[in-house]
Amino acid sequence: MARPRRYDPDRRERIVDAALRVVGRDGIAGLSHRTVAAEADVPLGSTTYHFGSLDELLVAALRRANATFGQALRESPELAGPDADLAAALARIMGRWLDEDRGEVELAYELYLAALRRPALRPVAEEWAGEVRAALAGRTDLATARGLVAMMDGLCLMYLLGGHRYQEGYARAMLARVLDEGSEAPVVPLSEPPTAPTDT
Amino acid sequence: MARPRRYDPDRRERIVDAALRVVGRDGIAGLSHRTVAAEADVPLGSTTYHFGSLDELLVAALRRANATFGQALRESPELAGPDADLAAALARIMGRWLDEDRGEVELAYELYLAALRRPALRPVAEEWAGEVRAALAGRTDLATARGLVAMMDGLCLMYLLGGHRYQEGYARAMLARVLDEGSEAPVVPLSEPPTAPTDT
Amino acid sequence: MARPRRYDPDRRERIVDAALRVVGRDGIAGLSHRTVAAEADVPLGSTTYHFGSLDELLVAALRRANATFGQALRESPELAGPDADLAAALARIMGRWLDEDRGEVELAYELYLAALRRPALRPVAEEWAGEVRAALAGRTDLATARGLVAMMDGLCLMYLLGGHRYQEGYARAMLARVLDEGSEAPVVPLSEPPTAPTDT
Amino acid sequence: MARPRRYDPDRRERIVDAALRVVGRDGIAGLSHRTVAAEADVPLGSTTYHFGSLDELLVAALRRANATFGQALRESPELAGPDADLAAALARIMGRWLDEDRGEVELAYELYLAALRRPALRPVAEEWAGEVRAALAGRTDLATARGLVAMMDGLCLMYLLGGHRYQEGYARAMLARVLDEGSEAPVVPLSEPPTAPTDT
DNA sequence: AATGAATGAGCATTCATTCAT
DNA sequence: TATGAATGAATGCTCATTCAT
Repeated sequence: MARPRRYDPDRRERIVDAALRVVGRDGIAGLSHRTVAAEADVPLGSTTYHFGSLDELLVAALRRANATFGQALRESPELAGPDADLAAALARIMGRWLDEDRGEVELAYELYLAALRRPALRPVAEEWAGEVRAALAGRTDLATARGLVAMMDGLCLMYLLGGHRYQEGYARAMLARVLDEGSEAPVVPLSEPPTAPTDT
Repeated sequence: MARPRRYDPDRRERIVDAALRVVGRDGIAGLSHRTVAAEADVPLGSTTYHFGSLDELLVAALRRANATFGQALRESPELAGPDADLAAALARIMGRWLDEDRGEVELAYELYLAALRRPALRPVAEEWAGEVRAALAGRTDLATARGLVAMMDGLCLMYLLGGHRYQEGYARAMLARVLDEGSEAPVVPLSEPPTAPTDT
Repeated sequence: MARPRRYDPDRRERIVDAALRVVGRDGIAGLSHRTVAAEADVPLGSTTYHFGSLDELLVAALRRANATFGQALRESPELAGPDADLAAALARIMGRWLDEDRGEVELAYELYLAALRRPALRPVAEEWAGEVRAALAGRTDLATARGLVAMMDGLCLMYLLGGHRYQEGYARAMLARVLDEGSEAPVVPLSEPPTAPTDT
Repeated sequence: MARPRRYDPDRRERIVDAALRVVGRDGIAGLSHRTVAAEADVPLGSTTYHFGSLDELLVAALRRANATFGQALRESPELAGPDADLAAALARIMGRWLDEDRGEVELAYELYLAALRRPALRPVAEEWAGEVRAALAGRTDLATARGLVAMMDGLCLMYLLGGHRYQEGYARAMLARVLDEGSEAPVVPLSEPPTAPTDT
């Protein structure tokens, strides 16, 4: 309504914010130049001016979401103590996450979905897993860290899709099994994936 | 091309087949009445006649895919021997699957993730997990079976999205950890999820 | 659901009833073979079998509505006494009608609308006005009866469309003016309109 | 035909004009994005760009029609003289209107009646009645003005729907009765209806 | 006599993108 | 630089009617 806003720095940022809100509310399928322009209260042309394509805008939005989440994860109190029970800590974090920010979790896994078919999003999805691994750095070896990420992803999907309530005890038990290096040694020391160039 | 086909039983089946091909090729986002009508070589109106909505058609197609996959899994030779090494068997099956039918795997996980936003797909996604659990029935307890499914899902996503090659040894090791009941007992005996009525 | 109903007399009647319900609920625009078939719980083909076209079905439904309303009008207690105050009686009937059967009133005037553009409905609309005139027969001359009908139509539209509450006193006053033959004699004794052949 | 017309001011106006022609010719039911685009010789997308919905376009078109008619009414010579015979003047205007612009009259009443089911049209219908009342302002009290409008509406519908020729003498007589305040005083001084905000 | 299948036309609407200003 | 207008393709879906059974 307050239309005449010709000089507007951080308009770009506001568009990204709006895109994130739209995607969180309606899913990636709900993102369009129109919806984001309306949400950001900017003219339609402004979105195409600042972002060459929808994918470009989506990548920017998801990257911002990743950063926010990664920071929250790294700063979570459960991971602070150096000798914390890692399985218990992750199980508690997952529980809080599923409980409090379900929309955010859905967004994260919807990103996974989109990345399956849209190569431009692959690097962002990869960064996502990287955030988690980074938070585990030093607490366990890389192979185990990957296993933990896989288990967390699998459990999250199970809880997001099934009708169950989250059961922290169960999650802790499963993560603990993955952590138990004695049972079977990690056979292959995985190298980091080839980080593709990120934009478009 | 062969247009004058007024009498055509199993037209419905042919539409489902075509939908499955379209989704396998272009993803769920590529499915539309028009694309499926073209693929099945039927008039547009025919697809809307047989399926009241796209979701209905999609569910039918995915249900078919589930059944096919479930059968293949249950009949896979690796799971035949009663005392087989379960971790190794699953790792091999995953490998073969990722190698030979990558499109099918992508489809499966796209279904998983699409169900996040489209409630109509939830029951189908749930059936999907059920197929895997059914294949593991009797080989391990339910809690562990769920853990295995979660780990397999997580690993598949990792391989589908990242740039890695599949490493069977690594997968076997991680699955073996999940199987190692000694490390930590399954705390919560999970009940079956509320299985929604299946046919729409 | 109770599908196998091959022998079903008065199916035709049930279809007409269903059509009337549909039109009353969703308007004439909401009437289609599909909606009426669903409402009547009969197969789609049944509606086209019993009625050659939608117009034919619509005419049958509206004719039934007319008859019902006409009977109610003729039997209304306000018109029973031979020396009743006609203006007051009509005003009260209108009020009750607008109050209790607003849907029915809307239906009646929607018929007017449709008849403007669909000649097949003209005779039915004419019958409608005829019902009212018949109820007034003997109470006043034909010219005045027509004037009363016109005033009632105009007032009904005013109340249906405007935001006003119905004001019986005002309606009575206006109808009384129309009845006051002293003020200006009806100049032209109107003949009955040429009743067109009714079907199609 | 003259396709390459990228710069085209008053495109919006031309679309409204075309819509009015379409509605006048085929009725409100005949209005669609396609018909109006064809009539205006603009691409289909142009109509949806300028008007968010068909209702919005319809309202714009009808509003234009209202304004045109209101002006004609206010400027009609029959109403010019301050002490003119109001009943005779209105009867003559009605006659001319029904004779010369039958399409326009049909449109006006189709609007009235369409508003029954489409709330978006209600304010426009209300404005329509307001135009007539405005033309009578100062010539009679408000209650009588409303009665005149009701009678005119009822008579118009009668003539539009029935097979009669318009009979000016009869109309004059009936309107004169409504005007005859002596017969029964207007009981209720009607307030103006809640005039909805007009521009969408 | 009755009906499910079929169909081609049509519908409102959304869309990413281009372009003239 | 910024943006409203423009556009052609595509979307899901409804429809009256026809037709083979």
